[in-house]
Amino acid sequence: MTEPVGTGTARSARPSPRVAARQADARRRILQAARVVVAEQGFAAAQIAVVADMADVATGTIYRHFPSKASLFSEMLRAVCVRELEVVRAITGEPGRRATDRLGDAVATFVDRALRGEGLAYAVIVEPMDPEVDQVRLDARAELAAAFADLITEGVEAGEFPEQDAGVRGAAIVGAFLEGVVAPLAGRTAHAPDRDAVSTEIARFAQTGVAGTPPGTRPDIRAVPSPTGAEP
Amino acid sequence: MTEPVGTGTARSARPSPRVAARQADARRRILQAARVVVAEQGFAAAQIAVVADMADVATGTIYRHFPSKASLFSEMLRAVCVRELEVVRAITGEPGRRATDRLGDAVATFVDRALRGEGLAYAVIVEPMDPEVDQVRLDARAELAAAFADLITEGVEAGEFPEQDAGVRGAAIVGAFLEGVVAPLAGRTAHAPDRDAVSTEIARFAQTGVAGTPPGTRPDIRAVPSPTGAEP
DNA sequence: GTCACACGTGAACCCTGGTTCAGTACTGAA
DNA sequence: TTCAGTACTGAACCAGGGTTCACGTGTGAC
Repeated sequence: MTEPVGTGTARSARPSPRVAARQADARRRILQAARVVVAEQGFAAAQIAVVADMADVATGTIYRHFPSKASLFSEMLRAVCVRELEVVRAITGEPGRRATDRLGDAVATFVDRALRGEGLAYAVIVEPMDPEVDQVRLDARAELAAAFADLITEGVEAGEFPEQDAGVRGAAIVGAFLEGVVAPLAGRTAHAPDRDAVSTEIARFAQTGVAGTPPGTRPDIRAVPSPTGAEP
Repeated sequence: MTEPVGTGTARSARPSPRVAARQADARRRILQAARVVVAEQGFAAAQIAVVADMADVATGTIYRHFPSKASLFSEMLRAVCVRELEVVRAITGEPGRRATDRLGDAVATFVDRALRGEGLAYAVIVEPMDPEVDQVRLDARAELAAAFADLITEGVEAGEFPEQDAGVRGAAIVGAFLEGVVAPLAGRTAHAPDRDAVSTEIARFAQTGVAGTPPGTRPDIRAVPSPTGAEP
């Protein structure tokens, strides 16, 4: 990179308002372009040149705002994830409602939103691109899981849910609905993705899994032992 | 690539047994090396040179057995996935047992095996590397989901499970346990990954989610409507 | 033992795409 | 209007790593 924007020394130590505004605008356009490119073409097609083109700036300009490609996409992705996380937390944290209901609504909402966002969701959830970017994805998953874990803990303490490992089940819920989102987008699943049906179904699954009464149970689930061979 | 192995024309149209054996062995070593490298270092570090080195062949030799890097890793990955899928199907398809029990055991077994395999599982589940390779991963997920969907359908027909969308829940189960595997491996989760505890917990979650009695339910789960803005 | 031929080798090639940087166009104070 | 200094530009640069291929070596029929 050359110099981070805004390191003037002489005349104008601070960029003038007009310039600052233009810069801020360019930065916004670049992030926006990055998002659109990923949503439409996936990370695979997300080249700096393409983003620059769509944002109407030169490739070099991008490096005036972001130190590297990875950091540009990280930031874009982080913003997206933070937004989704906020939405989820807003629901899981709503006071005065049964944990069961909050759980169902949070899951359904997430899935619904993701299915609207189509491409972006797909890329964000599964397509990889670079360790730095992947880290953002992993962190986001962890935070989502934590949000649900918290909710589960609450539910257990309130006597609404049976005793369980909140951490593991929180993660399981996240996995369940992320996969639920990806499967339709990847064109699997029987019927065409019907947002409502899918989100409700997944939500019920999660709800039941956590809050439901276990089926009349033979007490021991066991991993059928089998060598995990390291053979060819 | 030069010429696929075994295209001799003149003297020996078919490679002599000795040579054939040596070739087969090299091929095996290469695949094996690919697997070890991925397990130990992840796809990111999986360079042809590294694999060649570990397999004790020259880089060029690899191209005598595989047309490209992607195809080498695809094949390796496919083999791993097929094996796991077989294990799962063996359990979900066991005749004469309650669907509930088969479900629990299948999930627990998968998780248990994956947690033993550590690195490989992680790479296989989440680390990406190339569209061709990713496709294998996606296919495997789809097949796993199908296996569980079949089981669910059976359970529903047998009156063991309540009415539900088998396709969606099958995918959800897969997502749930894959995430369950990844989370501990990524060093999240409270306690150190205790294989038994984790696999049992996830299995119970899946079991309950599908076969359990839904919690006393306010009838409507709904996605809280909120704009999925395409804002910066 | 000899020889023709395919196998195995690994250094060199080359393509892709991120990053740089010398040049140009603006900006705004004097 | 001038001019110092900054922001923008985009062609050129460069690195990483997959792929190739001209060359020795091993093999096995004669």
